[in-house]
Amino acid sequence: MDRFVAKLRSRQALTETDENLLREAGWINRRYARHEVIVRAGQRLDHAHLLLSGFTARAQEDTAGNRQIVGIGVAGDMLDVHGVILGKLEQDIIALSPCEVATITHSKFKELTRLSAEIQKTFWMQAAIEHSIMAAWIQALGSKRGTSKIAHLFCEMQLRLALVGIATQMGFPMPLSQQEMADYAGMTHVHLNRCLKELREADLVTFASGWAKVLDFDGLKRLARFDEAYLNLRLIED
Amino acid sequence: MDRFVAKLRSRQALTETDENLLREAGWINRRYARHEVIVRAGQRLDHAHLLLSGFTARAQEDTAGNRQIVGIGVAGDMLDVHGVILGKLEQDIIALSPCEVATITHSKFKELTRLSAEIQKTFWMQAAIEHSIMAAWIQALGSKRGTSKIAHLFCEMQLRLALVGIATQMGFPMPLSQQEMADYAGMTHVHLNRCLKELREADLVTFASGWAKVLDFDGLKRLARFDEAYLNLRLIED
DNA sequence: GGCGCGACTTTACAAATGTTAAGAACAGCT
DNA sequence: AGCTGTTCTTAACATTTGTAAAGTCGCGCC
Repeated sequence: MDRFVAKLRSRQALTETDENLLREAGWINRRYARHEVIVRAGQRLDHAHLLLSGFTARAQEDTAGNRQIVGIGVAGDMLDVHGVILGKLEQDIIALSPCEVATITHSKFKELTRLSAEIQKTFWMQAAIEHSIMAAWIQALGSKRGTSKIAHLFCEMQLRLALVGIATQMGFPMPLSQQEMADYAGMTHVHLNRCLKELREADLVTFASGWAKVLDFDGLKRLARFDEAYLNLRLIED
Repeated sequence: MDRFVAKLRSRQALTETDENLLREAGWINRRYARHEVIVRAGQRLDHAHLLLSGFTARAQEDTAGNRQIVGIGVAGDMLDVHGVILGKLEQDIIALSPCEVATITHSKFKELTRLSAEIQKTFWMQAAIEHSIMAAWIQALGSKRGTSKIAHLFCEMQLRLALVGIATQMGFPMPLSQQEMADYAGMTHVHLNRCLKELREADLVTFASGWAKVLDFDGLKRLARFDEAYLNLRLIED
């Protein structure tokens, strides 16, 4: 919970009253094991989910049953802001690692947004940033070839995880299998493996047994043609 | 304006009071020519934009200057809901055809959401559906090869344009050049042309001089492995 | 310590897509 | 109607990515 509040604070000033409102909102914590489904697509939703620790995937199946990961959630992310409006999600939310999740009822969620305009803004800012991340990923999928795409992914993870204090000098956890990473990058696991090898041999990144470390962030950014502005890492004035 | 209200009504019941609030909110209309920039990325925003007629692209450049289209707006779409929160957009919004746009100040926009919970919900529902569309497009870019991707695009356009009464028995306008379509689909215009040829020769779609017609919607859906649930075309209960 | 299973890696080959270039069709203008 | 620039179409060839298969590695379990 504190990590979440800290993350919010990094983008937007919150009053002490608001922070307390958030903390005391009656969150209920749950744990999920790797591969467990946290929210099922189409299922009627009456709770919102906040990821406290771990990694999640937002996965979507087409009519032939192929799974595509369309987004990755990290600690501090609200997993289903849009579910509050639509009453359901179009995608499954799946635990990629053991996860701690804090849930809150939609009615309590809506009450919070009614009580404080700042809190409401905070939630929708999460949605706006998720939108930016998806737009950047569409750009990556559409205009970058294999290795650059994966470089983009590492750049983004480095920054998103640093924001919540998870990425450090030692690198960061990245508990996706190569198959899962390939499902996100829209390539086969064979080709993903080729791309990882390239990054490794260029001394840009190490990635093994669920742990990643960026060795040369500038080089990685150059390869990915990466511009971090879309992550809105600084305070957002208004 | 009426088209917009009609579109909202198709997804959510609005009271007459709410409809009037919307209509009388002090919209200012503007016209843009093809290729004009409606909103520039990074620019400080104090108005929200509603597209009354025409087509827009949401385009993003990487650090090497390559343009990628990350979304397409059609009549009845709010173009920059997230701009109200962030005060700017991460992408340019560009007119793909002559466009009529209704603008409203952010402060008036926020006032509307304060006055009516239904109107607020309506705006955020737009954002939620845009999110679904982007997720579906990430899936298409990641897991469908050339021809299926383009088939997906035609399926989606057919349904989105039918919702606002633009797609009819006669087909629908689709004023993207092949280059622009390729920029959205993440392929070269040469390859896009190959894919269009395939769709044409399979008697699924005709597409020429800015006009498209779906000849065999079921066949197209099958090829694209398309499931329209994500567009939330029916009323959304709560 | 050996077994079994899943994840990672590599290879050879096939298919999809990009690159470059050129000609055809078309639209706007005079 | 003729000129001019853009968009569309096609071709030949290069590169990237997928497919199938097999070998390696690591790790939990007996």
